[in-house]
Amino acid sequence: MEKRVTLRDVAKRLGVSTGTVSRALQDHPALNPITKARVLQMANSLGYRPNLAARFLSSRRRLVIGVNTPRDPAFFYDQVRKGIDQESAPFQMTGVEVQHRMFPRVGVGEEEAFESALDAKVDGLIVVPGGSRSLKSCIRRASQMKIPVVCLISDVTAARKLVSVSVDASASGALAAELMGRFLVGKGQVAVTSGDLTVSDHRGKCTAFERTIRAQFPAMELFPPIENHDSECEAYEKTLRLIDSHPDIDAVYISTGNGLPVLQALEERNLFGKITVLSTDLYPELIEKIQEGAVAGSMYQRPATQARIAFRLLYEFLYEGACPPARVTLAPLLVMRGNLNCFHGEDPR
Amino acid sequence: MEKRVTLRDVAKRLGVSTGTVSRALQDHPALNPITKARVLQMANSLGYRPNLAARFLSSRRRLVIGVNTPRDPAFFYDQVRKGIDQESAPFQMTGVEVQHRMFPRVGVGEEEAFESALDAKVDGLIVVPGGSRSLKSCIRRASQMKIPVVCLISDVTAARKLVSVSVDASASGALAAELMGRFLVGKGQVAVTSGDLTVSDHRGKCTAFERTIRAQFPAMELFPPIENHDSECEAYEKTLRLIDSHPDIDAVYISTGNGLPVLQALEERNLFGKITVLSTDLYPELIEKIQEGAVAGSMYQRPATQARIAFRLLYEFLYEGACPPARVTLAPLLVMRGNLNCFHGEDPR
DNA sequence: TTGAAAGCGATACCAA
DNA sequence: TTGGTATCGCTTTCAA
Repeated sequence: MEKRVTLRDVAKRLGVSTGTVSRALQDHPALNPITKARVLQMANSLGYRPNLAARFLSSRRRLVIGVNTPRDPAFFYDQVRKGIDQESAPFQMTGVEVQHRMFPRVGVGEEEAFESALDAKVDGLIVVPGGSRSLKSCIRRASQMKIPVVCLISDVTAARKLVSVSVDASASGALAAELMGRFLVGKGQVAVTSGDLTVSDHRGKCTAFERTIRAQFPAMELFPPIENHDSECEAYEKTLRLIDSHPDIDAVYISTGNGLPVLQALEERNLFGKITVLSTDLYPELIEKIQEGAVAGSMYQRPATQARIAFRLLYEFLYEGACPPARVTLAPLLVMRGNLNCFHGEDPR
Repeated sequence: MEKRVTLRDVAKRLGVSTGTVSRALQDHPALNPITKARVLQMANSLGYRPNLAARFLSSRRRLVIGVNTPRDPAFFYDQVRKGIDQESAPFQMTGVEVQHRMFPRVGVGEEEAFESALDAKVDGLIVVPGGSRSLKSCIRRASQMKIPVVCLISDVTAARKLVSVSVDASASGALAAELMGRFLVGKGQVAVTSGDLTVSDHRGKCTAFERTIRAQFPAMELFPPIENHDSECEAYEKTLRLIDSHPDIDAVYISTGNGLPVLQALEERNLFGKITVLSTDLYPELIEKIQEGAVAGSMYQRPATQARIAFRLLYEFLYEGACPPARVTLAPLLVMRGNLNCFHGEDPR
């Protein structure tokens, strides 16, 4: 039952005022460096920990965390936002304010949202980055302003962000491959659809899938990955072309979240039930297909969980100065018919 | 930028003191019901929300949360404790104190730990309950003392707990069945090992496994489940007897976390690589077997995540009066070779 | 049963 | 550069 060390205790021990201690603790410019050092050392040796509630109460200032997310697909990004809101709720008590900014789609309007957040003087920023070139310079500017940026869902390579949180692409692809190999008992023809192989996340899944198939199921035949470039049209057309030119195909691995046009093409040719389909992520149409048994399973990204982690890391950095690792990746969660109803269309963690 | 409604605002509007409003808000016994009603209504209509920081600051009460867990198997319960510690860390700053109490094993010494926690006047209690009869009466006494109890990992049915957090046993069994059925292409002989079918968690997995196999893979042959009753000896012996009497067996589903003796028996008879094995949970020896390809996969309970959720629900109940649902179940996470290295022996969420 | 007022632990302003 | 002190919103005695 030790009583907590307060700022007063530190002040008393040094014979200074609480104001001085407070200033020392928060790098106030007008303060003798020697005094500051003495205070810091004493605070440290007494094991002083600030009372965040008191700090929040007295300082009018709140900690503003900006969260920039695409509006659509809403089914996915609503979960991201919900994850942030749930994780941040208890921290409102210590003065955290979450400011959501939405932009139309991944990569569309993200710079404007970013600028808007910087203008609003957020203390930290969580963003779902798209491919736009200029985002990297946005992040650079934020870093110059000492505003930490957390990348969520996907990453901006080589940008000066605090941390990026995403699913382990490699594990996602490898798991899909392992399942596929076992489902097909190590033989058959498999196709892979992807988005854009220049995107590291997409490439990671394809590469891991291919590597795993070749290593563990060398008898299987693997077609070169189809790239959809996020175009529904392209996805649909290319899938049709693929299955028409390979009537003996046994399986398809849809390695990105927007596989709906692929599913439609497969349905069009009446292939459900005949071939084995593994997919990525979860959305209403896919849930239906899993329920019906048309799609064997899907590698779920757990958007809400990713968002929770992102918020938590940023909070801990801002409030406690805890530096996160450069990257945080989380395990994909296999969803099949058996565990589908754990997710009532939502990510419950 | 609307200013928040404070307790003072409510008091002023009614011409009463802040003390009265405060008392009304927290069900203080000595207060005229009429006054209380007036206050509550006014607070409501003004949209008053308490400032939790101020509340915590003025009531110098610390919130003590007791966490009672088995010491062994340490590999599993260390993760539970770590999950609690990580989730609670940011809340220590706002007055939450976590008190860990350990007892030797599930069901051994749990009452003593429970009593000790009650004696220490914890404000809330998270317990990993075992089968002991008397635990239910412990929980009843806690509920009389208005101390909320959260059951973690497994449940105590019909006890007056606040909430129980565990994995979705049904989903775990069904997922295993679905994988098994697909791996064996819908035919073959499958055995199931379990702990004790009177334990609802164990029964849930077996039942779901059986139901799913029968529904989706009717051509498969399913042996009656083997019960080990948590005895290594029994598990080992019974497994040997099983495989010796059924030399054509194709697969084994180990539906509980302590499957090591079963694995040893399978190894003894040199069956790895010949039969398909699905397991439950994750421990060093099992990780090794998955790595080698001897075990196809395992349904991971995510102990640390469960613990995080348990803490969070209790915290929100104590601090904000948020009532959780009666049960929280989470989806099992399939671990195979492909995503094994996302878990460096730990539950990263 | 209610009101008045003293803190809770920090910040920030005004003097010195 | 530092000290003293009002203040943040609420809980909780102590009186009335």
